[in-house]
This record gives sequence, structure tokens and C-alpha cells, in this order.
Amino acid sequence: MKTTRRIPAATISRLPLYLRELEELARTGEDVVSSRELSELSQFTSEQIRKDLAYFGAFGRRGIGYSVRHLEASIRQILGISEQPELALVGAGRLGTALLRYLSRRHAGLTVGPVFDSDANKAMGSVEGYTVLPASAITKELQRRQVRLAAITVPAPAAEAVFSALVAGGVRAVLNFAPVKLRHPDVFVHNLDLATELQALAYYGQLREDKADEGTHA
Amino acid sequence: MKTTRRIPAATISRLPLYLRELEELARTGEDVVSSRELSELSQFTSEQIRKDLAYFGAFGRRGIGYSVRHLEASIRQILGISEQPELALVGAGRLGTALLRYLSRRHAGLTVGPVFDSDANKAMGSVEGYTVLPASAITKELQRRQVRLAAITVPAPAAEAVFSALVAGGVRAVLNFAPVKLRHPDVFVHNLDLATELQALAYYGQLREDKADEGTHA
DNA sequence: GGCTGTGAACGGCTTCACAGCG
DNA sequence: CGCTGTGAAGCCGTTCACAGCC
Repeated sequence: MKTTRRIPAATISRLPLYLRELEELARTGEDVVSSRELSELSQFTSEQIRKDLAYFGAFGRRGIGYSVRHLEASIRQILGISEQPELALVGAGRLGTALLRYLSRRHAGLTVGPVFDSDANKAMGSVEGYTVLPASAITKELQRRQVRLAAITVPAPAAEAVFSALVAGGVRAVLNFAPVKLRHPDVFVHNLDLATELQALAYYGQLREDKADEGTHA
Repeated sequence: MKTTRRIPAATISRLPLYLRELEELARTGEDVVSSRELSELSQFTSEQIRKDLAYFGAFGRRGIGYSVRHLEASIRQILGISEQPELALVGAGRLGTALLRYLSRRHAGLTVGPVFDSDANKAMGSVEGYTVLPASAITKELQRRQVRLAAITVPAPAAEAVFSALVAGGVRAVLNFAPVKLRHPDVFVHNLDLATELQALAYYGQLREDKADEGTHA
């Protein structure tokens, strides 16, 4: 996997979707898949799929297609989920617990790492079978376990402090659900506020006489 | 609000973020704000903000800036959240309940509409004070209450059927958290799979020697 | 003079068209 | 001949630069 030039974010966001289809193909016993077949499954154009994959190397065989198993492994490698990295979770509320369940099923290729909560009642207890640590332990625990990924599902006022602690602990990428803009030059932050998503959705739900846009997001 | 040409999806996704800052400004008693000030608050460039707003009309005063209250109201109008539209929720699990709490705080400008669940144990019970109806009632209930917005937080196998029922009920826009691609020519669908998001995050969490990309998403 | 609104330039992602192998 | 890999063209959103008002 040669780190070629800078990869478009749009490409990265599609890789997990290709992976999802490949897993399904593997389950049904398919050995080989063409970009055209993947296109029908994923609803992206075949050219786009080929170009996305080509950023990372030549995985296919001309005249044949792509080996389902090999391509699946390659995408996992590219995404960095081959070794099931740990994800730290800060905020053991509803949303945090939902994420925790997703992860514990192992489907995503990520493992549940340390779980934190600022609430003293929750901290030192357990949620879904995972021990919950106090937020004050974030930095030290991340350093100790060498955790690079984290999700923040705390209320807005707590997000900033939690983020600083994660950064101090050496986190590299953060998925932030709190409605505040978090930034740091050394850390990739994906801000994903559900209230914001719902408000944008409302726009598209309005009845407009001009042609209805078909939805194609993520 | 003249429906000009087609608005970029990126613009729509930024409006709720402008709105968030405007609400904060209104809270602190600010009357007027310039695109430059909004830029510092929201981390988008001032030109981008001006251009985004200009798609919908001329809200500002040259030499002065934008009226905080007026702009706030205008954005709500544009997004279609002035009249607090109802959002139907299908799937009263962890994620669904998290959404329900967000909404019940009224911050988003959306109201909790009918809540459904396929699980007979949950259906006809209540979650967070809202009555849960069986999934079989989706179409009829949406028609009756004229609901245009919906969120799907059910397991993958159930998503397709749920979506069909929503479409039959006249839904216009759907936020889908299930890991399946839902599409319909008349309905705007935003597919937002958390597992997928986490996998993309993992990519950016990998240690790479080339310059670390700063994160700017949503 | 300050700040908005906007055509023009720019850049990056997508689509096209085809060259290159199996 | 089929399907991948890729330069070129096209498209769309962002940035630039400035004209237009207050």
C-alpha cells in the first residue's frame, strides 16, 4: 500500500460501502466481481469505483474483474481496520451506548476501547458489560493503551474539555457528536451533529414544485 | 424566498451551523453580525457564507452586516423548521431513543411525531413518554398526520419494509441509519450508517508520515 | 470606508473515452 | 473480446476580486 497522493475524502467515504457489498458477495460465495456488478450493488458508477480503487493500486485483473476476498482484505487494510483498532468512547448516554452495541458486534472492524463518562454515577459502573471510567482518566488511559480513535457523545458543554484530554492522550481521529466545532491541527475531526442533520433533512422534506432531487448521501 | 436555481447540498448542510451561531449571538444580545464575524465563529470563509445566503436572497445591509434576528428567522424559514414540523421515528432502540431526546428538547426546530417499532413488546408501550405504535400502522398514521419527515433506526433487515411503508404514507425526506441503501425517486434519502462513519474515521486515524490533514467535516 | 452581493478564476471530483492487458 | 486503469474533458463548488450600496 503505497501512500500515493492525497486521496479525496469522497473516495474514503465510499470505501466502507464497497466493503459492505464485498462482504455480502463473500457471504454468497462469489469469487470475482466486476466494477459493473459492484456499481449495480452500490449505486456508484463503475468508473468511479475503478478510479477510487486505483488510488491505492491495481487490485483487479483486466478481462476478469476483482477477487472478492482480496479486494475486501485490501480495503480493510487501506481503512486501517485489519487489526481491529480500539475506539475510545466518551459519553455513556443513549447515543454512546448505541455506538457501543454497534461496535461490540464486531461488524465495523473496530473494537470497543476504554469507555468514559463525566457523570460520577456512571463512571466506575458498567454499561453493556464495559467498565466505565471517569473522564479524568482519559489522557492517561489513551496513552497507556495507545488508542488513536475516539467518539465523543457528551453534552455540548463538556465536549471541549473532553476533546483536549483526548488530544493530550494522543488521539488521531475523532468522531464528534456534540454540537460544537472541535478542531486541532494534528487531529482529524469529523463533526456529526444529529440535530444539524435533522435540520438539513427538513429542507429536503419541504414540498417544492421544481423537480424533486433524488437523495444520494453517504 | 424565491426558489432560485438548484442549491448545492453543501450549502444546505452549512445553514444549520450558521443558525447555531446566530442563536448563540441572539442569546448574548447581539443585534448585527458581519460575514467576517460569522466566519470566525463558524470556521467557514466569509465569502462562502455570503454566497450561501445569497442563494436565497439579499438578507444583509451593505456597510452594516446582517440582522441577527432577521437572518435567524430567514434560515429557519429556508430550512422549513419555522413551523416545527413533525418527524416520524421508526425504531425505538438506543439510537432512536437518543434522537427522541434530542428532539424533545425542541432545539432542532422539529417536533417528535409518531414513534414506531416492529417489536411487539415495545409497540403499544411508551418510550421517553411517547406512545410507541406498531410498524404496521406507519402508512396510515403518516397519511393521517401529514408527516413529511422520518428517521429510520431499525436493524438492517427491517429497513426496506419500513421505508416502503413510509413512502406509501407520503414521506418526503428520510434520515436512514440502517446499513442498507434506500432509494426512491420521489423521496430524499440521507443514508447515515454509523458503522460506515467509524470505518472512514479509522482511515484518518492511521499514522501517516505525509502531512496530517486537518479535519473539517459537516 | 465598510460590508454585502456577485461575476470570474480556480481547483478538485466526476464522467468520458480509450489505451492496455489477460 | 472483456474489463481494468487512466489521461482528458466536463462539471460544480469554492475562492478571488471587485462593483454596488449604506
